[in-house]
Amino acid sequence: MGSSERRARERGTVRKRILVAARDIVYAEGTAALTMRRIADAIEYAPATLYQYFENREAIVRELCLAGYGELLAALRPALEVADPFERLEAIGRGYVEFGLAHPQTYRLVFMEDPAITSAIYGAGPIEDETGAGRRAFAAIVTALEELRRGARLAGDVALEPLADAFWAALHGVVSLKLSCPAFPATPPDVLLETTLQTFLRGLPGLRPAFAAAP
Amino acid sequence: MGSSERRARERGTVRKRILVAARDIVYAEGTAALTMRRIADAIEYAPATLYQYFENREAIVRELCLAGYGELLAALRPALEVADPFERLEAIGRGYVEFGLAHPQTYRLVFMEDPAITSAIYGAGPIEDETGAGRRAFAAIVTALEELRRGARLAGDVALEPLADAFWAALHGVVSLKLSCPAFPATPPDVLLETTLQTFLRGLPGLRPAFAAAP
DNA sequence: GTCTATAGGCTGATAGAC
DNA sequence: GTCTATCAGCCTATAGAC
Repeated sequence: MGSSERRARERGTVRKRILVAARDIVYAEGTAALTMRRIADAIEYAPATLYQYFENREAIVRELCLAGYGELLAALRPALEVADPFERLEAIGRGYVEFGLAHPQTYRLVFMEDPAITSAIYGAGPIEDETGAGRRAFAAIVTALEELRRGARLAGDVALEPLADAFWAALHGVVSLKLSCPAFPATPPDVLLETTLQTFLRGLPGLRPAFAAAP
Repeated sequence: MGSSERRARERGTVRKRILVAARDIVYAEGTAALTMRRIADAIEYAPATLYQYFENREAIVRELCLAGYGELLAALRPALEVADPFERLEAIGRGYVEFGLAHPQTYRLVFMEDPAITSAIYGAGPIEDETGAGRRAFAAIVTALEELRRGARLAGDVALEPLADAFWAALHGVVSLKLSCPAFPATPPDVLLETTLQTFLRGLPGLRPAFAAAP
């Protein structure tokens, strides 16, 4: 077994090297620049060898995507431990947007590239599964809203899941718009983030609602 | 001149046919599927001929992108004419999201594909320019907010542009998340839209703010 | 203006030697 | 396991005949 163990370890090592090289390319130049040849060049192997470790290019992308999602979850972990649910929502929002802007290519890969892969993160597996990772993060938002409601700080009759979805969508909007349209007007990212958070959570500042609208 | 006129008309016609064929391909299969060969096939011309009408593939994409943006602006026109500024914001939000979900490939092309092109829409040109189209739409949101403020329905000391940016980002988030992640949990598009609008504009329903948070 | 033909490049993936 | 060699395909863009 000495030798088969060693083989297994090396196999794992090469596999890892492939993934690291692939990730570096995606970080630097985006998913479109990721080709089998370039990965092979980077690790000084022949292109054909990669197929010993991955079925095809897509299998590599899929694995990178899942790893990227794991990084996002890890980045959010401190936020999930904030005690007060309202502050927790703010912390999740900040953590999410900061991660997206700090790792644009990772964010693109995970959320903006291939709908099939992005959807797979929300796959049908149980919530503890790797494939349930997306739903697990989502559940944390719902939980925070639930705690708000239990504390009677939120209307009791409101549906929480659409609210959590909308919260997530707003955060995704901030990140993806900044990534897709760097020239997006004036507002610097941190101001945009805070404005989104405060407006979303508290509404337009000082708004007097629609009853004043009648002519 | 009869003949040069006719030539000019035909040239315009072929140009148009190229754009229509290109748009159809993008609609059906996305920008990645758009190749010179496929356009040529569709209009039954040789690939080389396309280069008489467009400098290269990118020029075609750029033109499609601008046209797509024009379609979005046209779709928003009715919303811009709503008298009450608060209701106008709601109408803009609904028009925007409905357009994005109804024309996913167009929306992808305009806002999610090539940052260079998307940014070009926000280009440095004057606001009346084609290149200022993006800013023109954005200005409509700012105007609505200004009217709200003038009517003392919004706090007087708040910066409007970050607010307008955040509003747009939230709308973009709804559309792009639905496009990138069709499996995005439960909430159907129209509920997500309304939840986003109402939460963004009015804040979390029944929220009692942070003072209640102290242990 | 439109064509044929082609240059010159890239890609993913496989067969078979070692 | 790793290699070389290669298949089979795609792409943009251009030269030059008609």
